[in-house]
Amino acid sequence: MNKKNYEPIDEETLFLVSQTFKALSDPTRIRILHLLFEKECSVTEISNCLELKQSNVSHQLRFLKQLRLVKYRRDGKTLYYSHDDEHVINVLEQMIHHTRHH
Amino acid sequence: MNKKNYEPIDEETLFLVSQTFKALSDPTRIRILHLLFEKECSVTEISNCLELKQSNVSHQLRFLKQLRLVKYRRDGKTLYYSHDDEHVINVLEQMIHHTRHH
DNA sequence: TTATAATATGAATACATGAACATATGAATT
DNA sequence: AATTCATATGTTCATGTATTCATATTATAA
Repeated sequence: MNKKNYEPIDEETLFLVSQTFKALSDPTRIRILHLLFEKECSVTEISNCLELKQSNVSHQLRFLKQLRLVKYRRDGKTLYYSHDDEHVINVLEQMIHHTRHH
Repeated sequence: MNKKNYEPIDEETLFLVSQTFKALSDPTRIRILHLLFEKECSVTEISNCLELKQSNVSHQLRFLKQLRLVKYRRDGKTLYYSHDDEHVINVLEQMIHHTRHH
């Protein structure tokens, strides 16, 4: 029984993994996701809570939604966003915890 | 006993977390780290194995070393690099596995 | 149907980043 | 000391990205 050989990463996986980490590599998106980890929020709530421009929040949410990291439900004029990927949000929270306690 | 309130992330943690994920957000760095997860490698070995320019590998390794994600030992003219952060390398491998099997 | 509130979109811009090339350093060998 | 091998560094360039402003869309209420 030989030692396991090196298995290169296929292109598609490589792209998806890099995209996912890219989503987590921006301070603004981290703050948004960390907030959504705690509770569901409307766009306005996120803007106010994190002191970000509404259009900025909207752009970032589109990015995160495209990667299926967040989802939303509508209530009248208001869209309530929440996280939509348990694995990724846990990776983020683990990293925050790991970084804080070092 | 009240519900836990939202705890914002301090600036330093935010920066470190974003930097760490940024290291993982580039296909070239992912390939290098994934290779180093398997085995210790010299710069030339990495270049050949992944078909990357030596200077490119060197630049990426500097980036990773600055974040203490890799370390090296010298043997003559050769520098052997290996990963240096169990938590981060595991997060990467988990993400690759998670992405592949979905 | 006009007004308003909530959110999304498009364009512009300033800045960051990855890759390549050329060259420099540094260690071993002759 | 000169040569060679392994790696690092500086610079340039093209591309990518985050943010902002202005405006559009959409849903509700008056």
